[in-house]
Amino acid sequence: MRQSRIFTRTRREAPADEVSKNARLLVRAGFVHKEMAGVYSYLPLGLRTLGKIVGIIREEMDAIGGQELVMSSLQDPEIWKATDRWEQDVWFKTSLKAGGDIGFGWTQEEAITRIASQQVSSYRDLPFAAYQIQTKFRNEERAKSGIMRGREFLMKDLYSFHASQEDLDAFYERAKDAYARVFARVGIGAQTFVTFASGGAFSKYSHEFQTLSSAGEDTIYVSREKGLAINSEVLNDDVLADLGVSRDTLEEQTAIEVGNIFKLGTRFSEPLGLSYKDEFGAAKPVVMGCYGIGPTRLMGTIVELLSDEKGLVWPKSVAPFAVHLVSLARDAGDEVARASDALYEDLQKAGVESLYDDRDLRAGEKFADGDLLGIPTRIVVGKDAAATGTFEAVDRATGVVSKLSREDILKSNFNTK
RNA sequence: CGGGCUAUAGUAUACCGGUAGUACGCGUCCAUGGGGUGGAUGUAGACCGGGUUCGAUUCCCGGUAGCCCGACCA
Repeated sequence: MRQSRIFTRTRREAPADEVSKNARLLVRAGFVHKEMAGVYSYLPLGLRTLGKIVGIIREEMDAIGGQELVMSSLQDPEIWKATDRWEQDVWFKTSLKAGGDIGFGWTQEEAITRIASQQVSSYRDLPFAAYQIQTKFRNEERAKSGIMRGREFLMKDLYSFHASQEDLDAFYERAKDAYARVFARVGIGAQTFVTFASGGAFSKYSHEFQTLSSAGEDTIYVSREKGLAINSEVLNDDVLADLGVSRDTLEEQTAIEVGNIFKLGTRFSEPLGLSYKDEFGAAKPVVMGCYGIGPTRLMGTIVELLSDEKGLVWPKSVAPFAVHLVSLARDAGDEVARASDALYEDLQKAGVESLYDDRDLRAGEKFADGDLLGIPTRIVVGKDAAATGTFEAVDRATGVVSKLSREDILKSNFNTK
């Protein structure tokens, strides 16, 4: 991608109405556009990164047998009335011209349960897991924290269906491991803790994935020795005894909830009539679990954790481009420009995702923009490089500079996840 | 949803009851060319409605929007 053709631009100043680091940087860098409070559009650069995040999540969900689908956003009140969730405040609702109310989905247990009820009739149809990556709508009373707490946001919601609690329990552990892999792959694994939280009617606990950050909204208590955390909502002596943790080893921390997994039991299958026949012909309710990650919130979390005073810093796994090729040519046709163009062509042929700064700007401005965009590796083409064929590569995260030949560059696997 | 603050050019910000200023951006020109370069010149603005007043962008009221604190948050 030639930077001269990107329709978004970087901005020197952050918008006055954004306080959160993630929104200030993402807006400055042209990754997102704020439409209104809690509602953001994802511009080409932002969408590339969001797509990388979604891709990683999709791979991990597929790896545990998840089958992707997309459910409707418009929701039929009937199924939500059956589970007593139609009256909740989080809904955005509207009405049909033909009469009757509908809602915009803020989660989808009811919908997937009804779909499943059309497909499942025997224990032979179980287990299975289905997920979607879809825009959710929540009428938050107060949007805040930039893209991390919006009224419209992307969510990956996986639902699993089982004949028995034991089968759910086993799948739940696999899902928990898959979640840990997702957070590790996007670069926040070390700061992310499985956190015991309130469980609801069918299990003692749910598990949140909480990433330590001052930008978070949750208070958790981290046990480093056990490698887990406890949400302040459920912290009490019973829970401590249950988990074998002593209170004086806990660290109080502020954290961002980047994922949440729940055992639903028959909370939804019973009211919505999702049952199966067992080996003896007896009808039994399906046992369910649900598993959520917000890719947009995850993107905001990555920014909160990894960016620095100069701008964004993307891990390779989610960067919009692998390489930022910066030409310091003075004129479109000069030796430096020709060397830059040639290297860009080579990178394209080699399949390296490259952003090519071919703009007619001074070096300082290009470097400042490069720092702001946060692409992992910057390759600079100046007079020396054009003359000697040796290019300077700078690591955005560490600032480490290395000298590489064209061959070195083309054989480097910049796209490595 | 309670409380508070705010609303001026594309962006960030001044000042003012009487012609709205600056910086960045954008256009043109000259110089410059490895960390947001220097100069010249042009461009573009008072959220909406009502009130007070000779006159309101400024003061008052209402609305709308944004932000912060709290509450809320499978």
